[in-house]
Amino acid sequence: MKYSSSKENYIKAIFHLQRSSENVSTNALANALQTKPASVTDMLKKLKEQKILQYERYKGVRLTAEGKKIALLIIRKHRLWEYFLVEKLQFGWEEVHEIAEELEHISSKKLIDRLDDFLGNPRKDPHGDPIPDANGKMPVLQQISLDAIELNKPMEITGIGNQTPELMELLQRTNIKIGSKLEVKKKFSFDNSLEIKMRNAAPFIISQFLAKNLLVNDEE
Amino acid sequence: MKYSSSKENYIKAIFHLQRSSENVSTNALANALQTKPASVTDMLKKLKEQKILQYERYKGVRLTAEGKKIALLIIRKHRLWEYFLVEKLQFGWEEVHEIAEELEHISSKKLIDRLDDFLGNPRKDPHGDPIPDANGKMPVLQQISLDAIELNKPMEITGIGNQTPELMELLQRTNIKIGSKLEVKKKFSFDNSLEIKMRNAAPFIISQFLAKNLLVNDEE
DNA sequence: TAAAAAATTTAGATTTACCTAAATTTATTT
DNA sequence: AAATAAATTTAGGTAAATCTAAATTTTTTA
Ligand SMILES: [Mn+2]
Ligand SMILES: [Mn+2]
Ligand SMILES: [Mn+2]
Ligand SMILES: [Mn+2]
Repeated sequence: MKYSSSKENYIKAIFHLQRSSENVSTNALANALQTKPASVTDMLKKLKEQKILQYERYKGVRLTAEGKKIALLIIRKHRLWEYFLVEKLQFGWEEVHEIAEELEHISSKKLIDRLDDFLGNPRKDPHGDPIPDANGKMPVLQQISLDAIELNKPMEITGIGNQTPELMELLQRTNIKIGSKLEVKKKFSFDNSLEIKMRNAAPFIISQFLAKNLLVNDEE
Repeated sequence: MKYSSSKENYIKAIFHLQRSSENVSTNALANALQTKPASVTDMLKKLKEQKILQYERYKGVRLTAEGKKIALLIIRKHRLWEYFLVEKLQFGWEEVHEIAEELEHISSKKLIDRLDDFLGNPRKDPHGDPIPDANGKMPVLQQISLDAIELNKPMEITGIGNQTPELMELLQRTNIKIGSKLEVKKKFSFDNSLEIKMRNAAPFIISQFLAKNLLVNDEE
């Protein structure tokens, strides 16, 4: 089966949203897809027909097993293309998402499997997110929010939560990147801000909100 | 400006067709695009509105300068992606066209220019066709049909005319490839067939029709 | 628990890219 | 130059993916 780009975008958005909420609401989807709730309702009815999701009106949606399988393939394509753009074409990690948003809809399965091999079967994309394998299995990386770790323990940034341009902007300013090594030196109880120290740089303070959006590896 | 995949396919098809005929006919386009003449007429009216082509009803079409510029960019993308698939992902040159037919519609200009550099700015695609540069200039390769060359002069196959699966099949059987070195030993006036000799192989005979579809370099 | 507010769906349109069948125009034959 | 054939366009639809405005259902609040 082959699905339109529009349908694939819906399937992927539902997949991501259903990890943080039981059933995914019409409004949440409309917001994620930059569209109107009425349009979402229309599409949900079509996707239900195709058994890609379970949907009862006014009750929100969940993907079926089939739906999840499709979502994981799209995510695989998205992340492999992002990796290609950064590693082979020298793009900055903040500019690849939009292009991958188009490339993820190229249909050839053989293409993506060959690309995977060409790239050396990477396990994480440039944002630190795990890349599903050819069977749709996604490695579970034990990532933990920087906000929750012990003091003075060396850590590596392996991912970021909310991937908005606003966060990107702040990361550039503070020079924090995927792969940066750092440790938390102190937590200030006044506003829960954290003092962090990166290798070869003076210590500085970041907000709790930012810390919650920085993921570090637990072991490894 | 950004055009739909469908419009881009029309523009590219007109570009190719208008090299062999003054004005491109509705039927020729319908045939090339595997669609119906009535659909072509509809689309031509829209593309005329957008000043991409000159069209008067019952008289056929030609691209405007703007239309040609768009066509050359699409052809550039198509051929660079084909080169990538063959050279980096180990695809066979007969299986890349279909995938490139999708990849050519990815919109990022920066992506294609980076890809061009990554590939080492190739001048020909895997079928021997020239690749337009970032400004849309397409090198004119002096290619001449094998049917028209002198006897006993060493030549290299640099391109093929009609790129159908049928021709591909015959080429595989005869083991003729882009880059093959050969010379024409004799022409038979009975059916205009040619005896050719490839390096390290016994001479064999090919039809005039096949010879007309094999392009060789004139000088170089 | 009855209003009010929020979320969601339905109704009715629009745009794009197609289609078939019928009408029209152009080209080719007698 | 008619008549016939071929090419092309027009008329009238359809399906996908959107939208706005109005109706309905669910949730929250007073
Ligand atoms: Mn991304
Ligand atoms: Mn997308
Ligand atoms: Mn091609
Ligand atoms: Mn195409």
